[in-house]
Amino acid sequence: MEDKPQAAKAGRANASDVARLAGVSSATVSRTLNQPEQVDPETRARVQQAVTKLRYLPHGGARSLRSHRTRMIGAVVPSFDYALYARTTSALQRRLDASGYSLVLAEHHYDLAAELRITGQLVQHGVDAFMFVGLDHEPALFSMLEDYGRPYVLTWGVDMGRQHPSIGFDNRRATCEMTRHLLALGHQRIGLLSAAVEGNDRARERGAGVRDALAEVGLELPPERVAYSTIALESARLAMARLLELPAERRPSAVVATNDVFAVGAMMACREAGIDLPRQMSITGVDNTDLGATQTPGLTSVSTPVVEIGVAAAEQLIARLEGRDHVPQQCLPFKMVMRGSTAAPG
Amino acid sequence: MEDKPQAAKAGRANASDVARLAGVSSATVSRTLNQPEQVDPETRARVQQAVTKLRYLPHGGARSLRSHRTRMIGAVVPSFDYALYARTTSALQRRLDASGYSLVLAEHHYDLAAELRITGQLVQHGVDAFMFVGLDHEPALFSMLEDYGRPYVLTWGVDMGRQHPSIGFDNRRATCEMTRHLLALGHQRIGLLSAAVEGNDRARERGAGVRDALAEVGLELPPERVAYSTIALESARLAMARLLELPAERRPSAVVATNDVFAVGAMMACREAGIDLPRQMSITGVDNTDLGATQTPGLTSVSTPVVEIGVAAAEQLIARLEGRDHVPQQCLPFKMVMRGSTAAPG
DNA sequence: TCGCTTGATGTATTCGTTTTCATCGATCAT
DNA sequence: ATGATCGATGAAAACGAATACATCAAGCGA
Repeated sequence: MEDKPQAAKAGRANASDVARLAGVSSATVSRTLNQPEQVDPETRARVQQAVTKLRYLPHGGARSLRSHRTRMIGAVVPSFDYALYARTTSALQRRLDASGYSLVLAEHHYDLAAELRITGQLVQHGVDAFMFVGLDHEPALFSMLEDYGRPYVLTWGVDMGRQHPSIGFDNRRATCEMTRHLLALGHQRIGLLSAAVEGNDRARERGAGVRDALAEVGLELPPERVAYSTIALESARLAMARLLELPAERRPSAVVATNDVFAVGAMMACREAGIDLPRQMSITGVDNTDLGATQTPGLTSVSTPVVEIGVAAAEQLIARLEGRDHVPQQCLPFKMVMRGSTAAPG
Repeated sequence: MEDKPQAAKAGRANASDVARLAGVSSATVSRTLNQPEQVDPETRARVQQAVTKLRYLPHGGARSLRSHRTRMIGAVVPSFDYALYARTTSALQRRLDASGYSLVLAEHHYDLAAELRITGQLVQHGVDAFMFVGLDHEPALFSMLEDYGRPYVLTWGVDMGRQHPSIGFDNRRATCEMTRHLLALGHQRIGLLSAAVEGNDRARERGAGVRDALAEVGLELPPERVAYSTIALESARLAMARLLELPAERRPSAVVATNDVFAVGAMMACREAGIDLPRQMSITGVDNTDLGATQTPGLTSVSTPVVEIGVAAAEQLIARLEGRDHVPQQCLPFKMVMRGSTAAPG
């Protein structure tokens, strides 16, 4: 109705503009937004009105400069392109959103130096706290987070040394139980399809689990029955093809893959080689993804607590930022999911 | 070797600390970091040394407050948990990283109001430019971006009206060609498995493509042969099961799904109902994901330019931020990928 | 040799919040 | 009635980097 003095003024309105329109000081505007209970309900309403009228969004930079907080939380994952991390970060984001935090996501392509660099950028931008995947990281990463006072939590593994807060499950036991299952079915020659273990504690632990189970019955895992792959179907297919080249009496009758992508790649290799699943070859994965579940035959896998990890990580970080107490180490349960890709050797 | 006067001083060093250590003013520190060519090589080296020694990271908030730029670019996607968006954003991030920008990723769970809210948070945090998925968005989203002077690009579709910059492919033609293929195989009763079309231009266009192809040969798509699903295997399986309940003479002999997840869900429903693929039912998808490609039989699908979209979006946004010229509308090619899930009706 | 340009650097202001401290009525116990 | 307390608000000083402007030495042509 009335005058719109600077309606033409493009760009953002600031707190003073809002204050002027509401007939208060900028301090009151700030309080209305941050500690509403400290301001008179009537004034508060007037300020709110001015805020919506001017479409005011506080300047995050100025805010973080002054208050040293941004309410942004960073998740630094190896890759966006793996369904598991996606589901964890999705759960994380929902939980954060519910508490008024926002998520910032970044990936490092399984390169720990890149992880350090990218995390540095996020620290610069004022990200308050971090979630990382795995226990293996550059020492400089931890010292930077320490220096800049940024809380963090490692996920997908449990740090037995209790050096760092972590939320995950027992990767080693997961593949160990899977291997026991194969042994119980009567398999003697078991192969391993793994990611490179350097800088990847999950892969290392999962490989160790296989060796544990074999050792329990006095067996070993000879190097020729281990193949390494990068996280892509095609790479896994090729790795499995190499295992299939072994002479029949040394070739594994079952293969434990350290994740579902590898396992499905292995299935592709078997189909190509005319090897019947599960009669001539049993295959198991880890993570219980849709990709594995929908194969023919369905992939036996380990269902990992992907959503729970995300939620627990969010809750721990929020608790720490808000000074509440929390459980620094959490080891969550996993579950074996048996499907048609495993059977007694033919 | 020598003294470390404030070694104990925790937290971040600021530009003045660096300046003091290097024996220059804070202005020179700033210049060294932002316009290195303007500062004497010798001084520059001394400053660089001080920067590394103090592990100095510029305060992004202060920087954005003063310069109105953060070198952060936001990608706002429907969901992290769909492989396609993951691959696009992954490509985007690599391209941005190469030009010194960092990516901030957020999801809105197919809720346009949430998208607006989340984008507002990112604008607050100073994100310089945005990539969105799809052409359908809240009008308030565009006016906010306009008000705050933030460039953006829409992806996965091409805005024919040229209202907004966009980079994508012709969704309508993709499913149209797929449907023509099914018609050519001899199918007469073709079904559609789609996402809800409200606020989802991709789903709308893809449905329209099916109708286009049918209209070309004088056929229609009766409502009973259309099923809607949310983007999850289980939901798609149920939707397909409903189509299968139709009496034999009205039941489709082929189903076009608007994405691979729906198509695989449909395959699950067929397996369950004992329907043989492709003899009794042909199924096609869109996106050509690993999930579809590894099914038995393999899923016939449309290979969409996922990586190219991400790269082109990054390049356009960078060009605009840096004042270079660019192509606002880009329609990229797609490719049909024929596999075993389609055949002539049995 | 003088004035002028050029290149390198310092000084001081600015960005928009949050927050401390001060102020000013009003309420309350004495 | 009076001093103390309290609740609501404003004034002003930070926060840390970028940048317009000032300064100063060196190099140059006349």
